[in-house]
Amino acid sequence: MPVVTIDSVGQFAGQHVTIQGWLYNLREAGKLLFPIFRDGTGTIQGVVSAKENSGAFEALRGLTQESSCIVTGKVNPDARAPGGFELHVAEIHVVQRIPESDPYPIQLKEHGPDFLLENRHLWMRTPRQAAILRIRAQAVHAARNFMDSQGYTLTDSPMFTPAACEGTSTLFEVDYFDEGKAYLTQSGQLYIEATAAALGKVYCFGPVFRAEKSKTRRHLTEFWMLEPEAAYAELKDVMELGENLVSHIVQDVVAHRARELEVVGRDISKLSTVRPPFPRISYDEAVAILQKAGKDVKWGDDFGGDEETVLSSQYDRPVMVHHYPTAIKAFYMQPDAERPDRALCFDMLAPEGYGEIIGGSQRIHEYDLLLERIRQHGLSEKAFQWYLDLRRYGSVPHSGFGLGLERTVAWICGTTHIREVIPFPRMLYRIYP
RNA sequence: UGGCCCGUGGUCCAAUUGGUAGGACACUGCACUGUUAAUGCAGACGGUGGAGGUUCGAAUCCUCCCGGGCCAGCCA
Repeated sequence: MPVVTIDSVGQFAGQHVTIQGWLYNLREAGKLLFPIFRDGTGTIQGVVSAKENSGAFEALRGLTQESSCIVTGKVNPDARAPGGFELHVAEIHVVQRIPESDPYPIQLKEHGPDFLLENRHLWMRTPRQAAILRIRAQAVHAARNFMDSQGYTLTDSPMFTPAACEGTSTLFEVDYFDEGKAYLTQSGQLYIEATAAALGKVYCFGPVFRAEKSKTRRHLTEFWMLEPEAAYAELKDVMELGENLVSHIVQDVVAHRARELEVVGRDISKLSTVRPPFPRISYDEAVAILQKAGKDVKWGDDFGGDEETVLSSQYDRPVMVHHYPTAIKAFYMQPDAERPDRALCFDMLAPEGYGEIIGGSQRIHEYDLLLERIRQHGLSEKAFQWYLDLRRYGSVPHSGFGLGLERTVAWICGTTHIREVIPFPRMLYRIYP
């Protein structure tokens, strides 16, 4: 008897198969039972008749939700069954029966966010959550495939770092033996600038940590970031890379996870338009658009979530805003040669109010200017000595960006909060489970 | 960190603006051969986040604490 996954039962119509999974729900209708089994790949309705199979009927009757079981039966096409196929149960082996005295806590009804997050380890079994995690995995797969196909080499950056890349107030501090304090990385960028000078085109992908006291639907204290960096690349090159990367991720998910997108209720028509070229507007143009929309924004202000939503809602695909004022951007960004008060940088804003999914720039490649900026920002020259070395030995113009995975996946899925798109979210007031 | 809002059985919500805290789901039993978060009937269970205060009387009003949500700042 072949052991099959539920997402593939269609290939076994008319045959007997075995499914290893859990009881998702059980409906009784007299001498008929309608169990719904899930195995992580999907759900399938079974049917058992007391008249035809009293053994299986008795074994299944009263079985509790989420009890684990191994089921054997015949796959029949049936329009009355959700999913189109139904399993005529021949035999059921209960692996673990959940006692009625301590039932599975997650109901098929509605729950509040606090309860669900407290039970995240169980919540993820529900079809919607499982679908989201599969979409996340597909997005990661697509992103890595794309970077590899463009000649970028994965070079992992360290999680422990001796200093910040943008001040220490938002860093998690840890004791590091006799070396004193170390910090959890908030970006791999500085390190991949080194590997880019070694290998040309590189990227890193992993978790980063921000001790920001943010508690909004767009923030986690631990999230995953994909960061490409390329030697000899200028701003326009990485903007083009960014739009190609994002459209590839979206179209790959649409192509391979259509079923999961349907489970989460995402309108695919809003994703199919996400193809290059993405609109590009300068910071100056953005300010003009916002002022025209009645926003109280002056040149030199950074944009808040509200402003980002106004800008992004004008387009059916992500928009790239470039050339922000140097003063409101990070110390390592290269100023525009013709207008030094503008930085060679860009942000990519996702549609529908999902906010910034990419932030990137051309990096300062001149030693003297970088040293000046490090001093201006009160950063440790000693800690950044190795970073300055990159400008002493064969420095070249180079550029890169960081893509926030959870914001991107939340936008693709259309979830209201990014906590749903990571298996175990870490937030300001939540570290359990 | 600031602003606003919310804490009522295991879960999701009511309680006519201070007057006996109730329903649904979940759980148990019975019925039902096509259920789609099944339905119907019956049963059992058990709660006002915590500490003070006002009052004849507090889920309701006040203070503090704890927990949570949304927004802002900051960022991806």
